Amino acid sequence: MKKPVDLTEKQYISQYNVHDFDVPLTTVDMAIFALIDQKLHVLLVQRNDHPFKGEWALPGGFIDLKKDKTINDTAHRKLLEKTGIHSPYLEQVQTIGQAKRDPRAWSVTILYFALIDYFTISSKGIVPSNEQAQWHTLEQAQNLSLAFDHQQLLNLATSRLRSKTRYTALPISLMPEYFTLTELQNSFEIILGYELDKKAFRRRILDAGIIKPTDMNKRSGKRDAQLFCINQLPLDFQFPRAI
Amino acid sequence: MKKPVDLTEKQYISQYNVHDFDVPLTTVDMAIFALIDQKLHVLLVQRNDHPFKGEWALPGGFIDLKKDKTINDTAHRKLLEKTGIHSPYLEQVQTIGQAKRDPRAWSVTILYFALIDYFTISSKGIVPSNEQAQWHTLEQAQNLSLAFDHQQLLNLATSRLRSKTRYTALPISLMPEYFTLTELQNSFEIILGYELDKKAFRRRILDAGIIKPTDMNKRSGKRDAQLFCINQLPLDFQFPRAI
DNA sequence: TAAATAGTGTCTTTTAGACAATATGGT
DNA sequence: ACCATATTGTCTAAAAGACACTATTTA
Repeated sequence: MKKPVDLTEKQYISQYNVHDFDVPLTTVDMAIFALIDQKLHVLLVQRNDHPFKGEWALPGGFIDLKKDKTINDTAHRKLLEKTGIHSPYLEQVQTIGQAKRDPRAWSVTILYFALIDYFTISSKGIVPSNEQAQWHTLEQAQNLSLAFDHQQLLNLATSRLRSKTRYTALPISLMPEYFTLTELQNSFEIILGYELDKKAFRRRILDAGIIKPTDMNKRSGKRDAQLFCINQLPLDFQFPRAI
Repeated sequence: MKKPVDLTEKQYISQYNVHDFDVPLTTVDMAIFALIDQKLHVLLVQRNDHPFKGEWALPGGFIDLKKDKTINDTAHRKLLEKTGIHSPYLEQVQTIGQAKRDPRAWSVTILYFALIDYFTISSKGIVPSNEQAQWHTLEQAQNLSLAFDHQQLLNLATSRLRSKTRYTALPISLMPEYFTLTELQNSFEIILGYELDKKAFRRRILDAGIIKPTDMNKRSGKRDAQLFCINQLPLDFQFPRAI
């Protein structure tokens, strides 16, 4: 394995071969969240191949060294393959690497999570992939026995989602183009699992200037509610305090 | 590359070989910070081998599939090799994967940062490694041209350090066993690059209960100052607001 | 007019910032 | 006594929580 010491860098690189070394498997896995019927859902796929054939898992796969220029490209590509969605909120959560997490080999996975508005994709439907993809409520997903250590990955992603919901405006990514403040508050509450004070919530969101009012109203049976839309991109805007 | 479809999982795994696939290089890199002479320093190594032979870089290297059970083991092992320190604060920052970041191959690196108390290692000295390791002030390091994309990695680690210093008590990891509140405040200020209000700082730290007073004083020429020590482990304790 | 939902007023609480005042120890 | 540094007192400011109140729409 030892190389002669008097090579130029060019010579060294030209004779370097990754396959000469013991390397781990490296994959990207994603927890893709959406709100459906007032519940937090996560997209799972049923594995077509070994290992864990037939079991539910987070969507993911190998980096395609040809197609992907960066690891974010891999994540975006996987998201597109599974949901047909191009570029919503996508964030790296953590990288988990362990000798035993994959029966095939020492394995590293880079975990992402994504938030998407279900209604923008439900119109298109989920783009077919070679695996069965299906939305599960978070509760269902947590009660399934998932492939690999995906149970743990799902928990990591969920707690990241919850904690960022407490000090950013992340859940706006789950909303359709126009939404009411009550609907937005609802999304926050579903993710967090507890209720928020209406006044405090509105003050917080409006004072931050991350959404702006439109001149449209939503008629939903009772009193009309004003519709809002996203003002600017920075959804990772941080509030000075958590809720 | 396609396998027959009727294998059992056991058969599939037994014939699986990572080397049959195009895989990225996977490494761990670390930004190891310490305070020396009232300045934030980072440990750099001078590369012994291609690529970037002779240039300064963050310490790091390949996962050792034999020695390391997890990727955190790799990080701890690297830290031990470079500094002789066993288990201080060590946190994963981010994973960067790009086709071009390493001239040898598509490469993924998992970036960690560590905070150590310089005086606990200066007594031992830096354990020799096959590379020249040397402390640089952050300023020096940022003005060097570092190997690979290590300049960018260093910036990522630095901004993570700074931002966590604003809402956790992380810098306690940089302190010796016993320290005064003024010394602690000083460490915060050096990392942040701006001054803090004395009263507010003390109130914040003491009310959080993360350090406890001892019955010892420090005589430093002027008025004695009370010595404190760490109360509990959770240095990733989060304050409700940032400073 | 009643019910239900949207939206507001306002007082309290928490925690950080400002800055002056006091305490202590060495010279 | 004086200086420098440690330590505390106290007022202000910002932003969240509590909760009651008003406004609008439909039935």
